[in-house]
Amino acid sequence: MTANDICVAAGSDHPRPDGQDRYTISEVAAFTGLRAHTLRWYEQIGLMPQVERSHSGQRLFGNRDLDWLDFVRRLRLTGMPVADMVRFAELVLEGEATYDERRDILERTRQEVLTRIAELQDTVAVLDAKIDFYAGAHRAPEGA
Amino acid sequence: MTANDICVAAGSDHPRPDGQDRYTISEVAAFTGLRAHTLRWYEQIGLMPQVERSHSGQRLFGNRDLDWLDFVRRLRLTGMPVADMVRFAELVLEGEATYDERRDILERTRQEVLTRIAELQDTVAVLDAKIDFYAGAHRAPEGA
DNA sequence: TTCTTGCTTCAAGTGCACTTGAAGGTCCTA
DNA sequence: TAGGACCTTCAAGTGCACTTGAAGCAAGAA
Repeated sequence: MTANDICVAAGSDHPRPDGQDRYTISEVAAFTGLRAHTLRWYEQIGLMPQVERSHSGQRLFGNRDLDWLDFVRRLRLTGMPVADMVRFAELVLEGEATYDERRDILERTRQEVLTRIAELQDTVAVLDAKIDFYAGAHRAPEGA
Repeated sequence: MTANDICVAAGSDHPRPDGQDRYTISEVAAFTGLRAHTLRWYEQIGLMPQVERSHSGQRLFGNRDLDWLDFVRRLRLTGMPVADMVRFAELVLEGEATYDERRDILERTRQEVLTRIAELQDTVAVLDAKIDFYAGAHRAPEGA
């Protein structure tokens, strides 16, 4: 792992082992559920940096890229705007001098995610109460 | 509570107690953070049913409406499309004959929310790992 | 009486995250 | 030599959830 590497989630499994990990864009599309068009667009806006190319200019994605894409997917699930992810990707490209800023961003994101989880847990409680109400109404249709 | 009532979250606090709960649209806007325009739009699309009116036609929101709006806010947080919320609002208007369908919807939503919470918890774990990496890198900048 | 707040309808605009499509080119395999 | 998968650039379209604005009117307070 080089100093520029983003620390990558352990335990993510890949279609092919390291060393044989050369995927075409359509393989990555199939694996991630994103369209080829979208993958090119990600690269274009700076969200999918430095994908290797074959001698003829075709993209060669590796397991690292798959990991990055998975991370992006997670960030998307947190509701992070694409512009912020692009910013993070830029910091990754700038190297280890940006470790502190990257950590700050991730810590802020972490806090937001925890808040979001708490809200969703509250919502589950609200849903449970309503579900109970609707289920109980069978037995006491006009009851309070 | 009438049979048409949606079961309302307990413990939500209101600006004014039941009985004195007549709010103008701008009061509701201030309280909910939604714009007056948006509240009218909600009503127009069927997401904010049966708001009372004054003799002169002005909307008079009550605590029930505030509770409904809070529920809508929660559903929005779960990512439920507005069209689905409108569907639910329609069922509420149709009365107790739709209790089963309403419960089904909420149970499906509940499942989705639980799935979402689990994903977010995974994401927190991923973020923690990366934060640790960036924090640890201070002490071993070129380390694995 | 004038000002504020509210009402209606209708149309157009915004921001985000893609999606779609077309035009024209290259490379590799069968 | 034909086909398929890839490449580029560029423009326009989509879906969602609002947002903004304008026109024109009514009610109530200062």
